[in-house]
Amino acid sequence: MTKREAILAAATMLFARQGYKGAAVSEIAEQANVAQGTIFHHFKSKENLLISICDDLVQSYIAGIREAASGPGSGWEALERVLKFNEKFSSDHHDSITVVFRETRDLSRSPGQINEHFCGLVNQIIDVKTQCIEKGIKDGSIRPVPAQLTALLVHFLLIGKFHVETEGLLEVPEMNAEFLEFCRRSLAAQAPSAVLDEDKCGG
Amino acid sequence: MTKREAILAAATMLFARQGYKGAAVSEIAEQANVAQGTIFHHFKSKENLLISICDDLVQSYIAGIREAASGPGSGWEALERVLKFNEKFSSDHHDSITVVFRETRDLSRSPGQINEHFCGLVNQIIDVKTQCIEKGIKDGSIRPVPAQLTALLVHFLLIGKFHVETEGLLEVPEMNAEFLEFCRRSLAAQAPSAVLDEDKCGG
Amino acid sequence: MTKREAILAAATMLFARQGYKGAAVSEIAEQANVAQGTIFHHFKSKENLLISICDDLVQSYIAGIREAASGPGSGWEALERVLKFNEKFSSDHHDSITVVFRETRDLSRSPGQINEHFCGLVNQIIDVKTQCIEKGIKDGSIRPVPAQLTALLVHFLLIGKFHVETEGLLEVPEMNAEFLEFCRRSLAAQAPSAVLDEDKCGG
Amino acid sequence: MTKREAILAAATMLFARQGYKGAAVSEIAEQANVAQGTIFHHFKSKENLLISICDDLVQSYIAGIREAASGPGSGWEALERVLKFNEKFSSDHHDSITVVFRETRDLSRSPGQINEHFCGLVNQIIDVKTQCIEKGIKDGSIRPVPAQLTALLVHFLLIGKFHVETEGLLEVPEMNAEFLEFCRRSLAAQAPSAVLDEDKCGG
DNA sequence: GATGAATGAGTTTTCATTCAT
DNA sequence: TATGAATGAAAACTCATTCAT
Repeated sequence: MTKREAILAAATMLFARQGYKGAAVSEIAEQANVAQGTIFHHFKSKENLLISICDDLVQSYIAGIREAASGPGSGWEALERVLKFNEKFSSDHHDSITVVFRETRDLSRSPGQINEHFCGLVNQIIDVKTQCIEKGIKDGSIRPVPAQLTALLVHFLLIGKFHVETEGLLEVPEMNAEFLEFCRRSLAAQAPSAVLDEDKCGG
Repeated sequence: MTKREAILAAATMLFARQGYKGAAVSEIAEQANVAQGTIFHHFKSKENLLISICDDLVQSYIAGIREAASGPGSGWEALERVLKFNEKFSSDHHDSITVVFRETRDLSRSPGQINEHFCGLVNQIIDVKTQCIEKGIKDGSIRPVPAQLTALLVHFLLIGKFHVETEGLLEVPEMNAEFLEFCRRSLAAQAPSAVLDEDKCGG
Repeated sequence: MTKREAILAAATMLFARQGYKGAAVSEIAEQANVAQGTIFHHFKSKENLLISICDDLVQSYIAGIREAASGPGSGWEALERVLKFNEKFSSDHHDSITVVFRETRDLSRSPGQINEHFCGLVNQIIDVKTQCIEKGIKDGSIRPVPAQLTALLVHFLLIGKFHVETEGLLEVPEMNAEFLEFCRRSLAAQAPSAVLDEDKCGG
Repeated sequence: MTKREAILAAATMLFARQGYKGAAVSEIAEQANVAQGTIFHHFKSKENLLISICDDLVQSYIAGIREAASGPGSGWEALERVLKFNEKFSSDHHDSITVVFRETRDLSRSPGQINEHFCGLVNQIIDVKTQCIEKGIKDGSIRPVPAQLTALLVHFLLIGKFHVETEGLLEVPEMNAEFLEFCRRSLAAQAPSAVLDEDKCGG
């Protein structure tokens, strides 16, 4: 592990636990086993360090859901893969994601490009989900819902879940199956229960 | 407006915009048109000021959803009222809610009682929703789903929506109708969506 | 002596001896017997402290030469009073003047108003001298020289003397009489020696 | 241009603009297109770099006025050549001279030899001027003035002019002729000014 | 000779809090 | 109740210098 990587790791952990403002650069340096100056040698400022962490994570998330969305099968199946990828990604990058969620608000206030940069990335995330839903509507695997609004709603679910989980006020049990089922009932055209419904009105 | 109220209002606004750590007591004093010392007269410390804001808000939220949940009609109707109350509450207390969401994480780390206090409050919120769903399952207005997990999922949706809206990275359009519909399709038994389904197959 | 005055005195002494950059705020605080924070309570920044010192001094210098220039008698006598005032002022405010001369260059680079502010003050100083010379030319006490350029030359002499004296590389003996004589020979129309000259060509 | 020269050039420019303390070694390195380490290879320390600049300049100045002073003609003519050389030297070495003037004060405080070294150099400068004046008094081209004090006064004029010009607070017009004339009126015996006087009275 | 990563002491500045009035 | 001057610990950041390559 290079010093640069050690710094990123230490900062990620401390930002996640104590927040950006709550984690002193001196703490990060100590945790990473480097001198304070070394941090400013690699990242010109504390804020830059935060941006690096956020940027790295968002980029890799986007790459991941792109790949998940682009696989074979129906639109609903693509969306399911995206949701499952999301779950795995969450547990693999727990700290970095916490950082991004905690500090996005301050990042979005900072001047100029950074704000726009992150806006662009988040919009890409919504776009991928929207495309899955549109595809699903076309191929009949998803009900005829407003695609973009629905993508937003799914996004809310994911964001909300993560916030609640990392907040630490509520004990959140394992619930992936139920999570998927909740979405499926609302979105999928031919869910098991829908089959029963159709049976009932018997075409 | 008393000085105490002016301080609370100023602090709420500044904590929402700049975060708890990012808002200096001197700024709050200036914004509230009082001397710094006055703040420490009314609230013993800066943290106390934050706790006041959070506590006031959470208490009034709980009272609100309790009332919404306790009205007449089916469980689904009660849940619908809770969701609508939530929407109105969100727009009425935008800044205070932002504060609570931004700072919950740090409150939950602070020692002893505060943590437990807020845990208790949040659990009450989940409980109200769970009870609506249980009631709905009994009276047939809601599908037979695991009540508590489903209450959590609805909670995720609400939390996620608020986070995304206040983050400022994504333009969130008005979508209350779609929000309700999304939940209804997933939760409500037969009736509304079934009607549509019946229309389709019964043409 | 108020704390504010103690800070100004300590800063003046240290800026004079070690330069603006060379004098740490912590040193100033120690010397003034106040806490570091107190300095930032009274002057918002270190630079502000410097500006206060410079401004106070330049203002009082301008008031002084204005008074000296406005007395009775010929233009040359007014100029002589200005030069004598200058001498006294130099020894009375040795440290502050050193600060102004050492740091003017950086002040003149700082943005916006400060630069223009000090430009205005220095121009006023030149103006007073120019007016003395113009008056002297009119009343016949000073030779017909270009008034403004000559004011500048006298200014150079004063500035140069002060720089050399405070630099500490050269031992500068008491030389006020010679200083005045040097100017008088160059400027005064009816200097003793000029009288002799005129006698010589005896109309 | 060797790397050593590039470093000297960059340092001279930056020291002149920002002062010795205000110019970081990293800035100099960047400006000179070398690595930071290279600077410490050629000059053992930052202070050494400053001393190099100052020393080079002062040496070449002394050589220049020595040559100017040693030419043929009267003492006044020698002094005139010295003043003219000074003028040309000022415009040729604007930045280095600014550095010397800005930082002399700190050099003169630094311990031991450096102080004495520069004292010696400056005294040599005064000596050359004194010798011109002494020679002029002997050969009748300069009035019978106290030679050393007068040399100092001429020195003040030169130093003052350069400080005011480089300070940037005052617009200094071209004024070489007037500068010489100012000195001539004060110092030169009879001749030129006497001619004018004679013209006037002898009309 | 040349490099640039690494250092840690030192700098200015911020800020919650106290307390005499 | 209200004030605001005073504090000092802690923060982010700078920078001359060293040294392994």
